Amino acid sequence: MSPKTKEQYAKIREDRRELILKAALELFASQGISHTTIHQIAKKAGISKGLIYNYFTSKEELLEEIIKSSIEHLYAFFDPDHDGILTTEEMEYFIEQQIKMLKQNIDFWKFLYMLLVQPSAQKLVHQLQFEILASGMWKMIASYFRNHKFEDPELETWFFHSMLDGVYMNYVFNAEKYPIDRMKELIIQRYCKP
Amino acid sequence: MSPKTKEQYAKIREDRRELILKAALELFASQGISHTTIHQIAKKAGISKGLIYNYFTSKEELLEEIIKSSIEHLYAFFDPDHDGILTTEEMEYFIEQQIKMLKQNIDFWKFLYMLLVQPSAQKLVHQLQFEILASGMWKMIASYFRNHKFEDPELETWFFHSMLDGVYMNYVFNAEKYPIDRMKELIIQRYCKP
Amino acid sequence: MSPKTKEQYAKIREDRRELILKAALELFASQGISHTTIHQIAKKAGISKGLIYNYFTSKEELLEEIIKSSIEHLYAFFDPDHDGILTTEEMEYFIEQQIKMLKQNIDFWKFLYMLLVQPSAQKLVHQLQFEILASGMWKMIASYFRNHKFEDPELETWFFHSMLDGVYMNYVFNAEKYPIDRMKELIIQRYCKP
Amino acid sequence: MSPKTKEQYAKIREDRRELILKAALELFASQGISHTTIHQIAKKAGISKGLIYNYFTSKEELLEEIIKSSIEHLYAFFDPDHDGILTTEEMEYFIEQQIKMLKQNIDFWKFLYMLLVQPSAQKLVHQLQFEILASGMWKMIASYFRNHKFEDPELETWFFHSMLDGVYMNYVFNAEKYPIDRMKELIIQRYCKP
DNA sequence: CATGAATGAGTATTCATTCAT
DNA sequence: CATGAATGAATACTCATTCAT
Repeated sequence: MSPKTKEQYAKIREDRRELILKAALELFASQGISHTTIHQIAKKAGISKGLIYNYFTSKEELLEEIIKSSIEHLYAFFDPDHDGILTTEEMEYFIEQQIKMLKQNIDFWKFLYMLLVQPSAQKLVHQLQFEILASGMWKMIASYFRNHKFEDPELETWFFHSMLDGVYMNYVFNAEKYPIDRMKELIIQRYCKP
Repeated sequence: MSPKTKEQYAKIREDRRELILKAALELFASQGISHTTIHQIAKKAGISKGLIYNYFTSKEELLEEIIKSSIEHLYAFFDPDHDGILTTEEMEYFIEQQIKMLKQNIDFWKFLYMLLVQPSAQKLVHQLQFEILASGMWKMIASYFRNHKFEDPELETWFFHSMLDGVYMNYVFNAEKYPIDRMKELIIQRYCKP
Repeated sequence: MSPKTKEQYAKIREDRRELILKAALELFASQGISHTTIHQIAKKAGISKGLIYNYFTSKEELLEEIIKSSIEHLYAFFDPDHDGILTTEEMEYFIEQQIKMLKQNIDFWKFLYMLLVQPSAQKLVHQLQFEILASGMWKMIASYFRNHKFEDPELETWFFHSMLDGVYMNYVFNAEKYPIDRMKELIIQRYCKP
Repeated sequence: MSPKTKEQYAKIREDRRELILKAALELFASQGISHTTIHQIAKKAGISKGLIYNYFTSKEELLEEIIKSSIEHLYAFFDPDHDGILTTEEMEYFIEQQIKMLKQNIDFWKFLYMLLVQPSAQKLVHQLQFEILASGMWKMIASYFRNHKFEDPELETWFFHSMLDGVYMNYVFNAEKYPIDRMKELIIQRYCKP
């Protein structure tokens, strides 16, 4: 009955925003981006079509906001906030964590690979790749390979990322068949047990 | 003066068909499947909208025909018609050839990765994966790993395929930056120079 | 200021629905079903093309809904809710009423005869005929003829219906020339004045 | 081998023309006029689409030619070339013949009723009705009723025609169920056995 | 004459977006 | 703030008609 405070309104807005983003991500992942309509997103979020435009100016912007939120998500995912030298145990833990999160966020990863492949999102994707390249994770992996005497550590880092991409993508789009756990062991074996 | 012969008509039809498939593949690869209109395909092929429907009953069918043609393409790509044991030299040649063809058919590969990620094409993709699994290439690689005393040859085959997927995909969607030639050397080094 | 209530929306929807059905029936009757475009219906109803799809999923469904509504219309028309024995006065009244309604609903009857003749609607039409056969009117007429000592009451009912069909159809498609009032008198004379 | 004479060409043209008209009539009757394509007609007639335009300038004209041919057909049907007074036996024979021809030309009659109901053909239909009104048959029936002391012979003629229309139409669009033979007996009974 | 490839105007349908309430 | 009715530009698809050979 009492009028809500500004903070309460702000919280409601933020919650609702997240709700929409979540609904959109799920639908994008399961149906593809262009096959998902604003109507479906609204229905899934339990709100009206019109209200979505109260939070995002267009479908385009909604997509961009999911991407932004994904980038932040990825930072948390990739950047273990580790500044020093990675031990083999830490590397093992890092791989374990990544695959654990992969399994828990299949929708998110499906969406990312969709994006990677979507020509209309190429600019965003390149921006994203640039950020990853510049991020702590890339450097961390590169220095791990340097410290472990890999011949061409930078190339090895490309290889490692590409390989993970291939594994992750095959897993998220073929989850039942893919031997993700044995694959994890193989990767750990190969990179952390010298 | 006289009407065209059956053979002449058949040739025209086959040529036109190929023309349309080619135009469609290029546009699908550069713009994404659902962002490509029949109108654009017709324009690119230098024909009228209506004519496309003289060759394919729907956009859906056009897509399926590209996929079918791609599967045949892939067989040529994957199945080196090699029945005996693969030597390390042959394996090296095989990798060289694959990457050469990858560089020459970027559109085709972009299209394939788009498909892999397109929920509406999942059934076709799974069918495709099944065929590859059952194909000579998979077995050939697996027996190569078996002969070269890899610990778990079957898992190694999954790894090898996933890794190649990751490399190929990163290359085709980021062709300028990706160090594909050095990557090729690394892969050959790792799998063919024991 | 406040959003519309559920009831308000329901009323708008129902009104709009009727508006569209009415516009469509008029155009179908005056131009034929397949010569009538969605665009024309929208224009006649004073709304946009798109809105029609907010109420009916396709032109096909719109047609079906008009048919359904016509069937209900017909029941009211045919079934005088008379359970007992029809006197000659009641029969006369019944014929008078039918022809009065015929004159008031020419579009509706044109549409029905169009349907009867439309191969793509044959299934619906047969269903419709079945319902009429099973309806009170058919039985009522049959028992009238039985009570009035017609030789073969069932055949007489077929004759009566066929004859009415012929009269109605000729009238609605040739309204200016057809002597409908004198025809009514003749029918009454023949069937109600023994 | 030898060049055909002008007469032979003329005969071929005439035959082919009839072939096209026949194929078109069958398809119009079974699918409806606007659901029948030139392509289908060509296929059914065993010729190419283009050739149809060698005989008729448009689909419209093809339709008109079928109607013209139908009118001639109808004259043969309706006008027993009887100038004198119709005896009851002759009337009976006339009805028998009509229904016999009806049963043999269901497609033709379906087509006629389609036309009657097709707003775009109304002008043609009215022309047709006018010709029938002016034709020998109408007068012959009218004078039969005059001679047999019907109260209002002209109205009776309208009634008779309408009734026959209703019977014919119900029969051709519901041929399996309709008791056409018993109906014929009833009509003969009523009009020829005083 | 005969063919069927080719055209393009016309139609149904979808869906992001707006807006009155 | 919230709703969903309403709009219209965009898109797939059809088909009568033309025309080079």
